[in-house]
Amino acid sequence: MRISKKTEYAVHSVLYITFFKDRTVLLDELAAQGISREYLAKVMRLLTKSGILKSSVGVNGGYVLARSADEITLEDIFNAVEGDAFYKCESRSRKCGLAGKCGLTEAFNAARGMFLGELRKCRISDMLGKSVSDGSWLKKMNPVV
Amino acid sequence: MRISKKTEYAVHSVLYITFFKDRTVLLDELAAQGISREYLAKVMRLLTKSGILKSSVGVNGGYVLARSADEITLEDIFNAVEGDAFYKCESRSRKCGLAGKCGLTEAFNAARGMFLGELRKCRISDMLGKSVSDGSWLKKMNPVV
DNA sequence: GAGAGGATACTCGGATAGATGCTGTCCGAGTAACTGGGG
DNA sequence: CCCCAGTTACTCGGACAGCATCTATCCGAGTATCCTCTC
Repeated sequence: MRISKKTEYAVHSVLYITFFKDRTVLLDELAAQGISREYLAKVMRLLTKSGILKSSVGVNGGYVLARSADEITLEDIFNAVEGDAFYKCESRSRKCGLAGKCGLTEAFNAARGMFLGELRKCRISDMLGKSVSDGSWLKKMNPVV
Repeated sequence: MRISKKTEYAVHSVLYITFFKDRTVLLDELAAQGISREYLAKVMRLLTKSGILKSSVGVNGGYVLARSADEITLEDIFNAVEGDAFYKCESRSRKCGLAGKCGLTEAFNAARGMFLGELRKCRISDMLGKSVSDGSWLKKMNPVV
């Protein structure tokens, strides 16, 4: 069980957009972190479709937060990017006599609930405030202003 | 993020071995649940190497529990099978200014801790007791006696 | 009856291959703002 | 001054390829027990 790079890309991009929340952010800016531009575009689309970001096409287009940074949690981003594929009992398609009665699905769902609950405590606003309060690295790599 | 079939195979096999804990269990018996025999053998080796099961080769060989069923939790099996690959921050290999300071690793580790903690509450003995108390399905599919 | 040696019944573990999902690339389509020319 | 068409600057989204991991298969090697033969 592992977390894909997509999630890291998504979180860092949302942090970036949050820091420059008074303007739209370009895909090229985000890709300048060292992420494949076209691949990142797909990740951004996931975030847009799930209502975390708003995008606008055309000149002066780009991305902005769809809601306040303290209303966005790691859980939101995780769900948007990783989807909800997790565990599906396959015992029925085998000759397994347990046939879903072993309680494994319930146990894993409970554990997943605890996992998501912990992520829900992490607000993007807090993450930005803690780690990059002055935003020096962001300003340095910002090609626009 | 998804849980592999290996874990399901492992849990069901450990449940089976627990039910017949007064004798050794053959790989063929376990594979009779509808699992590829050779693939299951690799999963069993993971469980053996991590000290959940004991195996013996040769005639009358097979698998038995290495310790009491109430000292084996889902967390033990999960760790044995899924390993500990989970999340590794890649930002240093990119041009990312955060360079591991964004707190994402800490957040995911905390969430993983909660996940494992929930699995730790699940003892194999409880799972067997709850779901298959009479063991009818096990007796039915048991080719030995 | 006892010991030796072969047969048997198992797991171990490496090599291999197909399936699936992750990661990354390419490119045309669509859309909105800007620009410049003609009325 | 205004409108319209063309240009420009973006995102959208499908198609595709490379790669890692999961899943499965095959098979020889190793090992412990059992059986049989011989003395």
